[in-house]
Amino acid sequence: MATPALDTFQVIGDPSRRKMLMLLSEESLTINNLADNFEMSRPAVSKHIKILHNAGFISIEDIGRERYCTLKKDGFEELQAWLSYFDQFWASKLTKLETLLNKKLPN
Amino acid sequence: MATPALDTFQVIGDPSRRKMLMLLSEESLTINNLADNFEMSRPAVSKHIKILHNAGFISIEDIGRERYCTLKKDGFEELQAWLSYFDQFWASKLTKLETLLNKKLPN
DNA sequence: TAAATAAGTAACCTAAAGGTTACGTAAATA
DNA sequence: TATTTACGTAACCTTTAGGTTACTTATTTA
Repeated sequence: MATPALDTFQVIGDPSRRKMLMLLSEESLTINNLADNFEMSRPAVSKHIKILHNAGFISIEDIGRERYCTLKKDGFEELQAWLSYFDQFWASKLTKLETLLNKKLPN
Repeated sequence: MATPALDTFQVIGDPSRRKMLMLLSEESLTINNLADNFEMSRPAVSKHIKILHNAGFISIEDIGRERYCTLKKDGFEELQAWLSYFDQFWASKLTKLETLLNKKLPN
């Protein structure tokens, strides 16, 4: 795996990476800990972790020869920001509906 | 394009599709309206729209020979639900920190 | 200090996402 | 009604994400 440079959205597009984030929501894990939960090889897991790290979804702490992964807010916040943008759409849609109702049903 | 069956997350992984959603947040548009905003061919846009539709991000209304696309909540809500799951992680992390501080600084 | 363990890197392979062009079909218009 | 317009579908091509195995390096531990 040649570690592609993926953006925040592509990063969570992969089901394996989403599963990794789920696992890490329970506790911090090492690369091998994570690999135990997947069919894929350890190097493959290693690559996914690198991608998650680059995108700000996890922080990494090296302890001896082990590498502990922990969830990090940054990546999630970027997604949240994107979703928030569309809130304005639903809000204005609701306003329009209300205006329409007020016209049709004066009182 | 053979219209792959993508899940909600893969769907917004593509930058072109995100741009389409952005454009549709301004106003409902036809396939050709959308295609005007991209370098890609119209059939390519058509495929993206099909994918967005299947994933619940847009609704489609055929008016004559035109096809109007409008944003739809479903897809967005699924993403929101996923993000919400992780809120619990940050919340519990904060609680742990508070507990720790209360122990270290008892008054 | 020799052996085992944790993990990164390199080189490679394959399936599929995302694009294209060519063509078919139904609705609008001259 | 002949033509143009809006769009879908089919067949195809190319890039690349995601996987593999083989090897290297750096810590533990027996």
